[in-house]
Amino acid sequence: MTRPTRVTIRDVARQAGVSVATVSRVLAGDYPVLPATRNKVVRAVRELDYVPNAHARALSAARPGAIAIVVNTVAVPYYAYIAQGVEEQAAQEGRLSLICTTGGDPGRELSIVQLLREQRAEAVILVGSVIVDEEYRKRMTEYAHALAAAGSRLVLCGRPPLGEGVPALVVGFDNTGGAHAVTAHLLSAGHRRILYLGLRPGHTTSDFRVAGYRSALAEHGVPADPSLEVQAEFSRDAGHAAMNRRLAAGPPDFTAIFAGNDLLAAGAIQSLREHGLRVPQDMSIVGYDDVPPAEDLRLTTVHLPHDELGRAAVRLALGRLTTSPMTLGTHIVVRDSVRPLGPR
Amino acid sequence: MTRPTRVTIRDVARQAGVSVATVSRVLAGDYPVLPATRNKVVRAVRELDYVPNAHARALSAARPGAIAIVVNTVAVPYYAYIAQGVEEQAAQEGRLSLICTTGGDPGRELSIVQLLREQRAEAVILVGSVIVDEEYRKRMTEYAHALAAAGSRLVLCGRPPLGEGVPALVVGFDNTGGAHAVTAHLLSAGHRRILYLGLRPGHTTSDFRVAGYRSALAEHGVPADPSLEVQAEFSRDAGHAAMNRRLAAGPPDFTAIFAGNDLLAAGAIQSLREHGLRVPQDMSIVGYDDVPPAEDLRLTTVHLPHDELGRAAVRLALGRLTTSPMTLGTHIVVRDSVRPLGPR
DNA sequence: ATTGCTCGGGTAACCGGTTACCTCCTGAGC
DNA sequence: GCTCAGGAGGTAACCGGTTACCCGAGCAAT
Repeated sequence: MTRPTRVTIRDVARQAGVSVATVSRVLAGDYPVLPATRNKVVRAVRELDYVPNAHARALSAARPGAIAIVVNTVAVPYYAYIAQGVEEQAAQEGRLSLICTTGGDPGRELSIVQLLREQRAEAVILVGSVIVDEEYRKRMTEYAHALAAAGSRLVLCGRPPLGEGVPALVVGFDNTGGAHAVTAHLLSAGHRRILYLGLRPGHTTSDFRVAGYRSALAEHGVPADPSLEVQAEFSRDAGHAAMNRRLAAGPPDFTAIFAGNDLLAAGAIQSLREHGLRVPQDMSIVGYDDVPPAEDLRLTTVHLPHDELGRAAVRLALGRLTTSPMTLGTHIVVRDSVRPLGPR
Repeated sequence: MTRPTRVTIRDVARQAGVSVATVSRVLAGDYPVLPATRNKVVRAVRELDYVPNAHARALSAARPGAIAIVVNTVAVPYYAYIAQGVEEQAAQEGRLSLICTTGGDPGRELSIVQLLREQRAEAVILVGSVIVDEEYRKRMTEYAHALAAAGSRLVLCGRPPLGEGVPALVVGFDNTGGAHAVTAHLLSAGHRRILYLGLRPGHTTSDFRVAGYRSALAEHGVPADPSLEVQAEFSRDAGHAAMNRRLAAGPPDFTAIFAGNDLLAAGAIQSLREHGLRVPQDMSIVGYDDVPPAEDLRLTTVHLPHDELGRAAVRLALGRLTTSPMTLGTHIVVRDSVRPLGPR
């Protein structure tokens, strides 16, 4: 099978016995055309199974570009839900949207951004926690300018602004506030020794959540204990492994856990179960994000309006919204994973 | 802000003092060019922040198209995992891939397929259970021909073949086999009254799973009882609601549940919990898919190689694989949601 | 000195649409 | 009968790249 010869607009014109302009006009639907002529064209299009070439189209006429969201992976609900919000809003705005995944590889991220520039995407939405170092700032600043030069807008989700003069829109969650609230929830249930699981120095999302955790402790006069802040990536396996290590070292010296996200919490809960500890009887735990499996684990957590974030990103990109940086509020969802500790 | 004037290859050529052909050649990297000339071009590109226009490029030169996967939503792990597999394999093959979501709307599906045709995508991968009626067959057959005419390949995942002569590749899971196996698992644990939750007449995936359920029952000489087959969509909420209705009608007349997928199982488990029934002590349950929250619920289920499906779809599309229709095997994952019933 | 390479690089045709501009035709108005 | 308006539809320029083909220079072989 050789490369099929494409049917072009000229073939259609010939078949219909009209000019290419007429075919184009019939297809566009604007412009007056006699019904008889229109019919001839429509019939020719059907007979030849003609498909206009999008590239040629995009080349000659300026048409609205697509809205692209770039995430690490779509297999993590946090990203999937945000992507969902983007898709919905984009559909509502009559735009095509597409999701691209990088697998966390900056190289792939770069080539995707490059490709989206070339495609003249209307907006590129970058989502996800990152380590904000000099290299990152440089890379993003380059993206921002490059995309701006190509006429695309860049929206950063859950990442800090890049500074004055860099053409990037920003929207994110109030991580510090949510973390503060959920920590305060544990504190007011009487817990004093609260383990923070999911330290990732330099990572924006985690840093903000830790900050909220610490500020809540401070506010309640509970001294910070660095040994209660344990490192872990934001995944189920990492939570499981970290908690295993901790519990292997001896009986827990804490009565509650604040997991940096629900996946970590799920992993930790599995580890607790394997060590014969029940939630919430033997150990209280809260998570963050309110994504599956939080509900099934009856996990008290911080609800994030993921779809709102996606929608806001699109509306920012399209200029429907102008506040940037923009912060979306969160709220606690209380389930059954926290046991009140009677005052001692 | 007006539409920014794009930097074209001619601007770069002028700036560098060379011809457009030379610029194009430097960018392409094939073709011998004197280092001095190359440098002039590279500098001009940097100075002007030039981005080649992908549409113009695609128009003049045939370049590999993107691989697109079209799913209902990315917020359901089943789809997300398959998409993940597609992305990985596509990246490995050096192709760009993108995910589009339809929200289950045939209208959006149509416009997405249309758009992908126009984009001259190399492959379009359609995933998801559907009602295979005449209308569906007609639509898909049209897609298949239209995409073939545009030089794209169509891959159907988890859907039946369209028949001879229709240019569509097919890959799916062995739903009947998996359902048979997991039902047999319940039967050999002594269960005889097994509720099938998730009947959806006409829907391919569910139909095959029911078929496996029935054949396993028949094989063990257990008479089929239509009252044990309850309708529900494949979602958590549907599972919750359906089980609520069933339990509200009176104490359960079954000892085990086979849920059509893990989401249904999760919803059912919540309902059971709300009715004071514990899993597995008071009720055994198995799911299907092995996606979150199966592990957290300690749910015995059928593991589906989602990423394999995605990878196979890509390889089929690229002609690396030729068996179509292709069926991927599954296996049971035993956890703690089934209690053996002592022989009576 | 002439021929004939090779090598670097320019010119312009082409990809497949859209649309500004022009032409032709018909019918109304005088 | 002639002018003119306006509607239908054709012609060709253009979008921004790629690349087939051509040209001139430098150098070895005849």
